[in-house]
Amino acid sequence: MDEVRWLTAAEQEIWRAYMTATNEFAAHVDRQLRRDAGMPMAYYEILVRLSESPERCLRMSDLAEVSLFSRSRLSHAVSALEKNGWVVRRPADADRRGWVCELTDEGFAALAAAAPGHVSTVRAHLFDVLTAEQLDALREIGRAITAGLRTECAEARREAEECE
Amino acid sequence: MDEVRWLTAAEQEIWRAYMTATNEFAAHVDRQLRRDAGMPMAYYEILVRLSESPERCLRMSDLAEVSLFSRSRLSHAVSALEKNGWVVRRPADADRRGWVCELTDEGFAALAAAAPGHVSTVRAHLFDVLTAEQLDALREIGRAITAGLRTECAEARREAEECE
DNA sequence: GCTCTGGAGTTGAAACTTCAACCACCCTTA
DNA sequence: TAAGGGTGGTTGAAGTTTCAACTCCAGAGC
Repeated sequence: MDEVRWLTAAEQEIWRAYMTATNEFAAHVDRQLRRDAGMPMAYYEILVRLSESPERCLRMSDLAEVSLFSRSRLSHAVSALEKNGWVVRRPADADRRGWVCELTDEGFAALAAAAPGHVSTVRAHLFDVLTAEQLDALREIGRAITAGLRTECAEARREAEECE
Repeated sequence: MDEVRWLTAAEQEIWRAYMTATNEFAAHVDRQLRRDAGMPMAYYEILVRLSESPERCLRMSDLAEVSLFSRSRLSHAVSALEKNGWVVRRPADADRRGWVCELTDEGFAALAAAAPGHVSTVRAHLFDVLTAEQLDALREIGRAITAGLRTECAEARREAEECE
């Protein structure tokens, strides 16, 4: 950690543009879902993942992984969703430590009711304001950032092992 | 609101790539700041904005605007920062309703201590993983998304006025 | 069979955000 | 000069997220 390479003026412009857009876009989508469907974006994501899974079921840990939730966060979230009657928890067959989370019919209905407004919002504020080239670029940018985070993560694990 | 134009498979790929990258990147940056500097990213942003302002002061409403906080959220956040001794609130001169928020020396020191690690994280996971072309594209994408949100906002206001 | 390490999941407390009032003050208008 | 509406800002409650324990169970090694 020698000297810090501060951001140049041009980099700061990029950084601000990125932060402003992602923050405001996320806030906009979240508000729309809360207002029209009574759930935050993060919970919508959980319902989507469950709806896409066979039997509309998923092990808690798998659900956490695909929806990018920590175990703790997922546990709290599922408790809230359960209170709404949108999901139920059942013990897993094979592993007596495990639980599976299942999307109920009410949950599916809530998702079906929420989806049109949500997709319309996303389309209006993301897909409709960008060109085809920009959308291609966005996909690759997203992949590069995610890949960068994953390799860092792997490196950290390797280092931690070496330290022992 | 006729029929919904659902996302195509290609659009879903873009959408997932976008959401995964922005969520994980934000989480990573936030964790780094909480761990190393004891403040969430959002509070760091507030300190930055204050530090860039003349006299390190800003009216609450102006601070809310530049840092993209709701008034309520800012009020709570400033209370927390005040508890740390990082900012103070003073009544505004001209307008007796108003308050100015001022960055203290302790707050500036906390910001100075936090900045290197934060900038390094941002550089490592954003600027270092993208090409110059991608960074250009990212800036324009960000601007387009923000502009799209702003015009929607303006339209909503216009409609609301017409409805009266 | 027993221990030991690690994985699956939960919990409670504290921190942060949202939402809907709410108060105090400014400014316009009549 | 007294309404009245709008702006600046706060508050409290409810909802959400984080963090650090903690419990329970599986699998490996002996």
